[in-house]
Amino acid sequence: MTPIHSFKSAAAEKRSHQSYFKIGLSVDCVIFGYADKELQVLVIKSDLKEFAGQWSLLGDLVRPEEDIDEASYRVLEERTGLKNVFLEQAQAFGECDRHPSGRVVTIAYYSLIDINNHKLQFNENELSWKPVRTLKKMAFDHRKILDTCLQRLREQVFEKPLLFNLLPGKFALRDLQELYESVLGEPLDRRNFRKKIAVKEWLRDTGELERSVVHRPGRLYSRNQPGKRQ
Amino acid sequence: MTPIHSFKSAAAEKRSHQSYFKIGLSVDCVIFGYADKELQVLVIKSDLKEFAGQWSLLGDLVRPEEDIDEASYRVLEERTGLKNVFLEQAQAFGECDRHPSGRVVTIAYYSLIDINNHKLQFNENELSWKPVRTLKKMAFDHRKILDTCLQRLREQVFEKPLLFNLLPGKFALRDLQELYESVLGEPLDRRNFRKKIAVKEWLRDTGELERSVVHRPGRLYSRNQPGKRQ
DNA sequence: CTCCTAATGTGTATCAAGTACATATTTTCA
DNA sequence: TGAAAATATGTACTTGATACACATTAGGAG
Repeated sequence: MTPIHSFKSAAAEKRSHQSYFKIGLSVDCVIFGYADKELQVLVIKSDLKEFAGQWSLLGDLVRPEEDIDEASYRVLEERTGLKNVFLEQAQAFGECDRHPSGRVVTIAYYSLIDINNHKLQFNENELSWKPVRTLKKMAFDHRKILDTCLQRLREQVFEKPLLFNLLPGKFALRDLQELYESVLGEPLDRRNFRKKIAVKEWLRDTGELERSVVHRPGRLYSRNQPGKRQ
Repeated sequence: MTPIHSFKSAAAEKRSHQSYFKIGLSVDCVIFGYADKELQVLVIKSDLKEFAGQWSLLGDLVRPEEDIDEASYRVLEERTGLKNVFLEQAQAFGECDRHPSGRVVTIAYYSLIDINNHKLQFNENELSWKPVRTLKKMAFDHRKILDTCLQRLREQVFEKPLLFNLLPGKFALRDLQELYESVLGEPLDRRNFRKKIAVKEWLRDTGELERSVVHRPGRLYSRNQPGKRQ
């Protein structure tokens, strides 16, 4: 055993490299979106024959010269063109057999973007949005990673104004509540929801009203601190 | 760029290994203990000249054939002889320059053990317990890792019965409260503390009383579900 | 033996946050 | 003009957190 914190010589270091530096390190991004009143996630078709026809998350190996956080931002930007959005580390997944091509430990990140407001670069193999609900089986352990990130997201939605990233600039409270319900997977009481949101001061009343609705229109709001990375 | 999820041939895989599999992967364990009414952490003197005289956490490179969780249990067992204790992943740390000997990404775990009830194998370089409070500067980014784990611990202590791992089998409520105060870094109201703990049913009244105290002795309790890994 | 000391052990009033729930209002459409 | 379908809003209740005071018990000193 060569404890990593006690490299003593270049030789020992080299030995250690030979025997231990055989583990690949990747990041996988769980990129949430919202469409058709459902929570969506950005996925691509897996190229591995082991997972033929299955969907996988967006991921890539971490480069030797980049921080892991940088790697996650790079993956997100390469696939979506987006920069400067909320992106948070969730957890590392490191079971030996999680990748059929070899030993790869992955670090999961999650992010939220407005599907309609950003043209994605759909130049990859069948890059597409899929409802989280419909993804039963995914490549690798990606369903587990997705579940972990979704759970983390659920813990955060009333702490930080994350979900506003999924909505267009102006939205009615009804839209916001439906989004929360989609993410949390349970119905919410309208009056209590409004109270809960109101005290956080995340909203700014635009003074405008909904249009083209077949009933009394609701007020349109925007998020209070636009542009903040949060 | 060779996306990891689309290895197509052995050749591509090999190329990828050559260019990317140069990142070392380690686990670091933040092992908390409790002595002298202070929260302690298990550390060793760093062997690196860059960090001469500084303390570092217990860590090791992950072996190619072990899960990362297994690696953390192995490190804990090798250094303390302990098996089957609570050990939880906190976060990955992957800045490029965090290790002076090369690129090493580390995954931090934390654990809690009863210092007095377990003979540690102090065969390493100056393996020792240090009060968290007194560790100003540590080797690598280990002070940051320690802070992250401590914060995570603070979030958990009223959710899960973690702190009982730091105490002997029988203890008075006063002891428990002092421990909570050490971990949280703030004083707690005795009556409210007792109520908060009481509703959780974590305690079992042993029927015994403190001895050798110079005042009215308190009842001794033990944790309700002994042996559970939690 | 008695008193003093220093802790244990307990209950209540208050405040904040969450939950359950009903009615009046506004717009569109027929 | 009236019916439909949604918006907008307030109040009672419960739960959890907080602030706070007094009686009780054992040891030790005299």
